[in-house]
Amino acid sequence: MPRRENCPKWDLTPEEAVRWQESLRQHLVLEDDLPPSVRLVGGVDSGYTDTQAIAVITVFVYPELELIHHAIGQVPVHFPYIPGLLAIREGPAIEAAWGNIPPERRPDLLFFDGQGIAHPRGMGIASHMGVLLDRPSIGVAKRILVGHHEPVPDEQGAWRPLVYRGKVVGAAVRTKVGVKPVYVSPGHRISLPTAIEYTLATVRGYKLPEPTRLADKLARQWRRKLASGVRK
DNA sequence: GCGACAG
DNA sequence: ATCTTGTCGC
Repeated sequence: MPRRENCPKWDLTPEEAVRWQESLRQHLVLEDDLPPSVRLVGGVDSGYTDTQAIAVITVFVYPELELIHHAIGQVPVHFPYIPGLLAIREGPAIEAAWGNIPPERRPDLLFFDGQGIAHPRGMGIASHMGVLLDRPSIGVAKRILVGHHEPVPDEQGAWRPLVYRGKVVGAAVRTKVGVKPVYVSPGHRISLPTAIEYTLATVRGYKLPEPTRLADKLARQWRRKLASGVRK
């Protein structure tokens, strides 16, 4: 596990990472603070090879949902997967991808594959990166990290509160009939009702919102290129 | 001490 | 996340 000596920002021990999250939490905004009319929405997803972390950020025009751009970030893996510290593992590659998007094409709203505030310290990857990139963000996870919920009716758009320590931190949302719900939670600069609205507004026949679904697909493609002998 | 545990 | 073919079901 190479130490990132030239980048103290991400070169942390798990204990230091926890303290960083606790301090970043002070900057979290859980009220709607989005542009009057959101025109660009993005999706973030990561993939890995033995040594490399790859992040892809897609950019879609909203509400038409047409893919107009995507950027890739690739850096050496520097941190293991530890539940609750996902942002430390994926952050560097995501920042690299973000830096590769022309400023004028940077999304007004970002969807992440993982939790927002539905996290032990209220700082899942969507919240963490939302604060660092200073963008409204939403966490859409395929599985629960923390919290519980009542059964969700098997109807498109049905949802139930996700409760953790007596607080509503997100929602289990049925984005597709006959498929397990996804777990939506506010990342940064957005409320839960609005996060649910945008999630349902970007779903097109699949379980995941289009921005993250496409980012996942592109990350897989790029990983195969690396695995099949292309160095870069 | 025993489970739970995003990607 | 990743390793991987066929297979059940709509």
